[in-house]
Amino acid sequence: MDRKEFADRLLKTEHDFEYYENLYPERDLDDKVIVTRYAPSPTGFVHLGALYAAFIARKMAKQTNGVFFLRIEDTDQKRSIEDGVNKIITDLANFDITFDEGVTLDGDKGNYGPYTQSERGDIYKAFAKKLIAEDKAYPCFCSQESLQEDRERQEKHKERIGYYGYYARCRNLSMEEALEKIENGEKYIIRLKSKGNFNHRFKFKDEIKGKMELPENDQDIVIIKSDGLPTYHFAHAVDDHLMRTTHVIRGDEWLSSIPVHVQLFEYLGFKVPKYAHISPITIEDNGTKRKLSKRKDPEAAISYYHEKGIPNKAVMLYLETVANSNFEMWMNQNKDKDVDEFVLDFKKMPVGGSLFDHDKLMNISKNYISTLKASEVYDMTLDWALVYDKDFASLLEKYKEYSTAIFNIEREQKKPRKDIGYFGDVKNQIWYMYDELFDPKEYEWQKVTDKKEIRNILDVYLNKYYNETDDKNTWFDNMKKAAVELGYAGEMREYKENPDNFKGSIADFSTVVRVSLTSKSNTPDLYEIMRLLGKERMMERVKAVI
RNA sequence: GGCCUGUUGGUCAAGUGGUUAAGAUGCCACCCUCUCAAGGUGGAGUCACGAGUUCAAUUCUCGUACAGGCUACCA
Repeated sequence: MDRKEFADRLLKTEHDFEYYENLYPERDLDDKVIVTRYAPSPTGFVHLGALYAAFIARKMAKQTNGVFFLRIEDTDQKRSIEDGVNKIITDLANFDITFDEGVTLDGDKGNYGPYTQSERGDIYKAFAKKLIAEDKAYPCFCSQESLQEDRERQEKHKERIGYYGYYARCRNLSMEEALEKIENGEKYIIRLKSKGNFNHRFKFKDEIKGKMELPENDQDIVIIKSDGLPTYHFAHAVDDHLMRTTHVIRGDEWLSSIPVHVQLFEYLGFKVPKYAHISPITIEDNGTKRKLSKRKDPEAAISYYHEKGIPNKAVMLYLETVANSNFEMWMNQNKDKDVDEFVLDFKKMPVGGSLFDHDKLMNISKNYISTLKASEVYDMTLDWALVYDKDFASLLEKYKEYSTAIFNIEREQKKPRKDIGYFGDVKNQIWYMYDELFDPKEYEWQKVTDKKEIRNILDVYLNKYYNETDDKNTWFDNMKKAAVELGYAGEMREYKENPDNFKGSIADFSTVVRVSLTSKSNTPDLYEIMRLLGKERMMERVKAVI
């Protein structure tokens, strides 16, 4: 019996590997063009780190007019959830992560599919057969129990753990012995027959991490599991070869699998792609850094940002600064340019992990929101409120013009207000502008607290000096006049020079008006607020104070 | 345990065999100002440690410590 026959007995396939090699020809692309992918398990959950990796991969491909495709890695059924793929696609689309090729909401797109691993069983088996025929792979009949025993023994003797050398028992089975076991109904998997030597090192260059030396792989790793599906390692090699991936961009937890992956590509006769291993986004936990964890850290889920009302765009800008820290500087120097013009560089990506910086995200978000038009802020706040604060949403809908005008205070100008960091905070900032919400528990009186004095200020100012039709300068001049009439300094300078000559300053005076109308000592421009409230509502609020 | 990777202000980081070691963010102060938010100016704060190479080391080499990742028929 020759090994080819042996391989046929072990794995049944419709086609052989040559068929598939021909089916997926090399892409006719320039050398510098990047073909890459995002390859999640269909868990339906998009981790911030995954979004980060997907963003980098997409941008790197786009920059070279390359190809970015989506492949679903569902070889482990335990990780799949219903509708998980669609969730991932729509979640990513919300962050402008779209694909040129691969799995879509309406099935596969592109000539290198299927793009879902569970639909590629025949392909993996065809290539596994090739390895078996070339004596580079073999069936293994070891039980989970005996593997476990080996591991315990290895641990006890302080040996390296794994299926290699002496412990790789099934690698020495003859074809006849193997077939006999199969006829007896013994279960088997397929393992790689590694000729690597752990004491030999080979040089490897990662696009991000740079040059390094790694030991050769000497483990007979599993390539086909007992369910007939490939392991990640084997599927990676076969898929990224047949899909003609030029750059494998993924998290750096894979870095230590490089010896296995390089070996797999070589044994299969494939050209090894370039690798870019992205360092993780970490978080501080009890004084140590660790990767953002889906279970422990709410920030790990992209839904977190949605809930808070942090714009997706701001999250992306933040991720881009993490990816290439010079991006921020570039943005400040090129305010008129589209951020897509910035060129990402593997070499500038962080090599260690980056701590998730909430302050920085907020700052970026605040700056981003400040560049939006009032109507955009209105739309985005409403979108948020529709999901997370229905009452507020109905107010926004009821008073659309009015609300937009509120958002327009000190906006749409050279140096716009920067007070909104996330839409979840908007209500806290402007609630007092809505009569339905205006029900102050306390007034934040500052210097002037005497009720009589307050009453006097309001009476004189509103009845004698306030005109609804005044422009801003006149309005302020009139307020100053009222202040002076009642013994307050009209100019801050005057007051600072001789504080004893006055009851207070124009600031103290205006604060009385501000607090009376809003209950808050800190608000945006008082003139705008008074204009928006209108005299009638102002008088009503004043009545409540007096 | 083994293998890999990393360590520059609180955080994100640029950078170099000789620099006053960028910048951002955060913090503090002051200025501006009707209060905020901004904006402006200034300030505090850093090359993990120990050897070696060198006239000179944050930078190169080795070691130590610490941190992270991997070490599955999971990805």
